This record gives sequence, structure tokens and C-alpha cells, in this order.
Amino acid sequence: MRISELSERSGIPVASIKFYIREGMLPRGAATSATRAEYGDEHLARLRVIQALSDVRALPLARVKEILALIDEPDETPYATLGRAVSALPPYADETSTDRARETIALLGLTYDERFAAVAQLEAAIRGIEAAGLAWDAETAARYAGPLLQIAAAELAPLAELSESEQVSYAVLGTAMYEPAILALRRLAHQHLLATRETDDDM
Amino acid sequence: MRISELSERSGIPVASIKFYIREGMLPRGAATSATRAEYGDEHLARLRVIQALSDVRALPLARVKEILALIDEPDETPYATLGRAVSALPPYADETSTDRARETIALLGLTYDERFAAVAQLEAAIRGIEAAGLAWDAETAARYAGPLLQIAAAELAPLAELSESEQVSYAVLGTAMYEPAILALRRLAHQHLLATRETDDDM
DNA sequence: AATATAAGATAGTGTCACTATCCAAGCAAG
DNA sequence: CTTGCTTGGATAGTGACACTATCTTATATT
Repeated sequence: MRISELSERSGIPVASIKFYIREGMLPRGAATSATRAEYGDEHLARLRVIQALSDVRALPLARVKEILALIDEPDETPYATLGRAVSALPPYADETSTDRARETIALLGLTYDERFAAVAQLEAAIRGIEAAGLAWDAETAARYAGPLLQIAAAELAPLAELSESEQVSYAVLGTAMYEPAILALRRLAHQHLLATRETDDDM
Repeated sequence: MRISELSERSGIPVASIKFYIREGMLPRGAATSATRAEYGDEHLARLRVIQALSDVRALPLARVKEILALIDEPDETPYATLGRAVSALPPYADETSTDRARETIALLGLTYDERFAAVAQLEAAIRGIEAAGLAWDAETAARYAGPLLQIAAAELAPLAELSESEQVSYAVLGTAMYEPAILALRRLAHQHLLATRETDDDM
């Protein structure tokens, strides 16, 4: 298909598609002449991924670019690739110390790996919680750990059936894209619990 | 304290503090003369909340403003206040139809309330997941529902001990500020599970 | 009296993600 | 075969956002 058709089918303006190509986020179409190029379904799929990451996750384009690069050229191991994918996700933390996060990780019996971006992200999250005047203590941390470990285990289980390259793109995109659904479900769970307490409107 | 001291103690430039005041996010100091005003600890606390919401949650200032307004002047019921707070959080969805979300909510036995922003947010999340080429089916939804209901219940339990106004600000800020910690813990749980599978680097 | 600092108003800046305009080279219709 | 439209590619411009800098006037401070 030509760029105009790609634009129509994806709902993205031609000018923006050209912009993504310039930015290296979308491969050029196969040139058939000096003024024609042919685009395929892979271009359409890529455009949808860009939209999902950009619109739903509201990631800056620079981060979208990193994630796409990871899918195109994964690191040596899926573990390392996932680690780099996580660092493209908010909160963007450049914490110097990670003491609070470390403490929590030790408390919960999780594995501490200083190279993993999620450690700094947890640190930033804890500082934000406390800056807002909320509590983050052992009890608080514990109420999240069990259920989240359950979720994580359930997410990893079905991956075994996929090929390695499928695993990588699933893990990278899955880390990013399931998060909004998780948050929405937590918010709905709050509402559900409040609603089913029959007008006991304490919360 | 004077504005310069407030700036020093909060780490926020004087010009930015003035900007927040102009925007109505921070009350003016108590004027002691035409060129002096006195700021207190409540200004410092407010500044920290603004920073947490803006930096850690990366919320646009317009959304921060909405959340602050909700804390200052809650809706009639905590339930309604929470509903409005949720709509200030991403993903910012203006979905026309909410079919997929409704389906999921019914499947999980949660309460459906069309006025609740989390429904549209779930819809946007599901569309994003599928645009990225990932699956959202009954099985997928189910793996999140149980653990998240557990988390939600554990979060609501301790609220009963607080006064109503404390409940509101705790619920509003808590909804926003615990989310990054939840996501970070999920990412750490993935890493932990992969790491403890002893170099079985499938995932 | 001279200097520094403060409050408040107005205008300017840098970044980001597009968006519009241009141009030369085809392609398509008459 | 020529006139007009479309395309690819390059360059420059736009609007939103979150500050940031400057200016003015008034008042502390020394």
C-alpha cells in the first residue's frame, strides 16, 4: 500500500507517519521509484504499537523509541532485555540512593539487583508516597507483595510455550501495556468494595 | 517564613512558587505588609504534594490542580470524591463505547457504574493491549482480578479508623501515589521469579 | 540615605510532538 | 503529450505546557 492508504487505515496523518520514519521509529517503505514506496502490514502493526505506547501509556516518543529498539534488537538474554524495557517506563527516577527500596525488597524476600531500574523506581515511588504524607512501612509493603507475586507468576507461566523472540516482545510490551489495565482494575475493585458495603459510606 | 525560605526548604525556585500561587494551586502567604507575606508548614506540605504528583506521577499541572481541589473541597460523599480523583489519573480516556470494559467487569463480578472514570480507563487499557498485539481474554482478566481485590480490600481496611476528612485525602492521594509502588513491585516480582528459576532464562 | 529583598505582574524560553509548506519527480487522464 | 494531482523527502513553523526571567513598586535593613 502507499503512504496515503497506510494513513487512512491507521488513522494517523501522513505528516505524522513521515515524522515517525524520520525519527527512526518506523522503517521506510520499499521504494518502487523515486516517488513511490510500498508499505505493508508490518508498518500498520508498528504504527498501532506506537499509538498504544504513546496514547495509552503516554510515553514520550524517546521512550517509545527505546522500547521498539528493544523489540527489534533484543539484548543477550530476555532477562537483560526486560530490565532495559523497564527503564523506559515511568516513574523516571535518577535516585542517588536506593535505601528505602532496598529495605523493602529485603523485607519482602525479593531479589535485589542494583542494575535493575525497578529498584530506583520503587525508591522514587516510596519517596513520593511519603512526600504526600502517606505511610510506607512493613505492613503497607506486605499487603502488596503477596498478590503481586501471584500476578507475576500467572503472567510468566504461559510464556514458556512461545518461541524466544515472541517471548521477548511479549515480555517487553506486556510489561508496558498490562499496567494500565492493572491500575484500572484496582480502582474498580475499590469502587466495588465501597459499593457493596451497602451505603456504609466510610472508606 | 518568607518565600525565600520556603523556596530553600522545599527546593523549588521562588519563581516556580509564584507560578503555583498564580495558578491557584498554592494559597498566598498571609500578607504582613505590601511587600511581605508569611508562609507556614501547610505551604511546605502542599508544595511536597504538588511535587509528588507532578514528578513521581508525572501528572500535568491541570490534573494536579483537580486533585488538590478535591482534597480542599471534597464532593458530597467519599465515593463521589474518589470517583472524581480517579478521572484525574491516566490513562486519559474519552472512549465513546465501553463494551470491552463492561464485558470484563461482568465477567469478574465487579460493580459496573458508567459514571466511574475507571471504566473508560479499563476500556482504553484493553484497546491498547490489543493494539499492541497482546491478548485480553477471560483467562487474562481473571489472573488479575483475585489478587487486585485482595489488595483493594487490604487498602480499605485501615481507613475506618480515620476521621472523614482524613479518609478523603488519604483515599484521593493514596489512589494516585501507591500506584507507582504497585507497578515497581510487579516489575521486581517478575525479576525475582526469573532470577530464582536458576538460569532457566526462559520467560 | 543607600542597598537589598520582597511581592506581584508581564513577557519570554525551551522542549516536545507534531503539522504545514516546499520542491522535484513520477503517474494518470484527456 | 501536457496538465494537474500525488508522492517522497526535506525544512521550517506551530501550539501546548511548565516554567523562568525581567520589571516595577514598596519596604526592610544597615
